[in-house]
Amino acid sequence: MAVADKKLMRAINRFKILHTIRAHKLISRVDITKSTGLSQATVTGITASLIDEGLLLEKKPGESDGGRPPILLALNPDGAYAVGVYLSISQINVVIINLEATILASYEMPLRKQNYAPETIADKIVQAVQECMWQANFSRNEISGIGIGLPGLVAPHTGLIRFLPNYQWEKVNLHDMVQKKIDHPTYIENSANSLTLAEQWFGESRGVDNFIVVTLEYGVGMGIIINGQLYRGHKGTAGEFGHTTVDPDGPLCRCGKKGCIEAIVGNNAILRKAEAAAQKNEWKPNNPDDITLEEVILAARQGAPYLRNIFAQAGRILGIGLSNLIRIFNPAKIIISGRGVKAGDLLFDSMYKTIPQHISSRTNGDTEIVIKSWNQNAYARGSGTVVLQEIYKSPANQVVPII
Amino acid sequence: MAVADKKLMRAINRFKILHTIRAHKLISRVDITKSTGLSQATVTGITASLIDEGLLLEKKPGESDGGRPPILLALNPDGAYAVGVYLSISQINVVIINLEATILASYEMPLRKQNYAPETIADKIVQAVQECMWQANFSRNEISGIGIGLPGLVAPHTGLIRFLPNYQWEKVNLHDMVQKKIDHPTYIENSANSLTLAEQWFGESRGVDNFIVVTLEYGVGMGIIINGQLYRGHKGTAGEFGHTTVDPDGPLCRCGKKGCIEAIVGNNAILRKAEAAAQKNEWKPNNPDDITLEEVILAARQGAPYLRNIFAQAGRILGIGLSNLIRIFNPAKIIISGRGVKAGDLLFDSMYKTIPQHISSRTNGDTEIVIKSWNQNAYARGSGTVVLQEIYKSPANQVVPII
DNA sequence: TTAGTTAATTTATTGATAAAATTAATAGCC
DNA sequence: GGCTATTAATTTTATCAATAAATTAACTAA
Repeated sequence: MAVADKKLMRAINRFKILHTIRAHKLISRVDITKSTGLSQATVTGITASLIDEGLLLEKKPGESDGGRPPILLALNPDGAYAVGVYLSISQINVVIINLEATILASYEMPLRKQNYAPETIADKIVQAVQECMWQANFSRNEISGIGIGLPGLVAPHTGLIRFLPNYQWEKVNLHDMVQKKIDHPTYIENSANSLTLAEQWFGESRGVDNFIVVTLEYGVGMGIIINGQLYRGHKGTAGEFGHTTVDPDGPLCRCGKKGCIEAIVGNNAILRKAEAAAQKNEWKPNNPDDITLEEVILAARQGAPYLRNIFAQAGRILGIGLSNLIRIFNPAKIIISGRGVKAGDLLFDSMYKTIPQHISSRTNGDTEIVIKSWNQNAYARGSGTVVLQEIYKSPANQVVPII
Repeated sequence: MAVADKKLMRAINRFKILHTIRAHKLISRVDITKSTGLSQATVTGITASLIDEGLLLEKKPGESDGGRPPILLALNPDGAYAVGVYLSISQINVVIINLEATILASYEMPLRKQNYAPETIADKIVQAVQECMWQANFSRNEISGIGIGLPGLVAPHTGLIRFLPNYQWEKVNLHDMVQKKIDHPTYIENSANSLTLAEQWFGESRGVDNFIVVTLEYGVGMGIIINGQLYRGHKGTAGEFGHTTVDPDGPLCRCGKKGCIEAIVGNNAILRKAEAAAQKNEWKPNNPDDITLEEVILAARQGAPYLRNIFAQAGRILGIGLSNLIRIFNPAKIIISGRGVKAGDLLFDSMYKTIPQHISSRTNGDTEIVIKSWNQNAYARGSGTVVLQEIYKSPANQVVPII
């Protein structure tokens, strides 16, 4: 859409410099020159405006080796702040992050599991955000914006929630509700996508251009980075990994279809199976009416073979699913994240065993698989990076290759 | 890698104009202005150099409505020519195409099915190209280059063949062999990818930014266009759709793994099953030692229920595979192409029936599925467009978003 | 102290776009 | 036919962001 003019040139080069600094953490202007291929004059000019904007800091000079010592540049962590919100089925997580996505404050509001109306959730989100900012002593104008992440289908650009299984919402404009109440820039994004952005910029995959994040939660989600850009699909519903089929005659999924990965690998699927096992007296939960994933994992670790088998089964199906992703995407990396990661070897032993059974040895080595240890605030932090994206985002997607 | 400078600006805008003209076929400069957002001066300047390069033609003026009549511009079909080569297991196809990818001449060299050495094949390719050019009265310098497509894993940039199942080649540099012999620019690409490029520029998907091409051949291949760019993956082996698993306990594939789509849907898999059926006297082939796909299709059409079932089975598995692609990519379009398309309803009835069983009605409508009628020279034409890509290609991929 | 080296800035040049002005070529109307 | 209005295309001018070259800055080492 956009034409290539001087503004775009500037934006691209600004972006290159900003991300070079983010990736290197501490770097001199000459080294930016070498790393980007830009001229010294351009680097001087652009870094000057970045310093002006408060995004960059000049740190103390580095070591000289025979000449003028380099002035090292770094991101100004306090150059901007963002609020990140994660809406799950059982709670609202809020964090405040700085420009480096470091969590400065966090707040958790528990939710009773019930079908809340959108307006109620919008109210609760606003309340949680305000509480978190109050506690951490932040004022509205110090915050660039509020990012909301949730495990559902979000339409790009409009921000409309096409479907949120947790609350069975369809076509809900939570974005507008919250923004109206809070009167400050608000962004909404699928939580697997926002987690993926966080990994790309601040996590496991800094500088990796083709990678995938798989999230093991109540459902199974996925974020895709292709050619350095988040891929959302034609109508924003790409990455429905949890609802791909690996066994056409598999169990019924909550989506109404048969054989979805989620129906075997999702935390909820595992809980339902553990519940059934408890009824068959295969193991003894603390409270049979409210079994937690952590409890099942513990029991399996302590030996319950029936439970161990549930995880092993899930691991095998996950392994086949990942093999398919590797065959299709040939990614540099697959990051596995989410609460389900807590199962550890119970799940991943059989996963690792299965993958080479479905991938040719020729291409197997192309993809590195990383298990990311689980963190309560990871999703909320990801939602915050969606806000930072407005500062960091690539102008490359303005260059539409085909009309 | 590349920085954003004036050269890049020019390249991007040149590209925009070139593709606007290609998409509209006949368009005035003002309308290019409106369509691209570029200024009139820029359009005048860039079209002037395109005319200079011989890529563009001024056609007769259009209708005036009250003012100066617009001068309509069109691609000069004779602005460049390219040779496209397709190397399959049974023949070498050669075509000569013009700037609009119209086939001007074609030549076919049959190959006996045997494990040829790379040097032998290189010789045969050169011979076939020269024969085709001789017959069509083309001289070397009229040709921009030679594109070679083959159903195997090709590493990007280097052009090294990582694996070609048909001849069991590993790490073969066919590109260098041919280029050395022929001493003219040579390109090599996976044939599904090159077919996909042809669809993007000259076929079913002009102007569609996210789509997929699935090829039904001896094996099952795939090409991916994401954000308007061909996606090859980290090491160039993306799109191995035929070797994704939809039934973990399915039949053994020639790749040595179990449950690959190809082992059920691939033309070869169907032939093997038809062969077995013939031995069980379920039907009577003309020559039991050399059954052709076309013959099997005809017999199935004429009623052989056992054969019909083979296709229906394949269609179901293909449907599940496509559902997975839709879930993962949420593409605007999936084009199904290849010799296997000849099976028609035999295959696609069950495919169409299966897809909604695995896709939620919410997202099903997002993707249009197109069955492309089969054409002998489609692949060779695709290989030729790989050469034209050098003229048409987007400079956007020079703008690497992350360092 | 001074030459050499590396870093950063300043200045000059280039070249691409946009905006404005100009030229070109028509239709419609008196 | 001649005038005006209108649309298309080109030319001119201004602007701006890049590079290249020159300069200034700040150090090391002999």
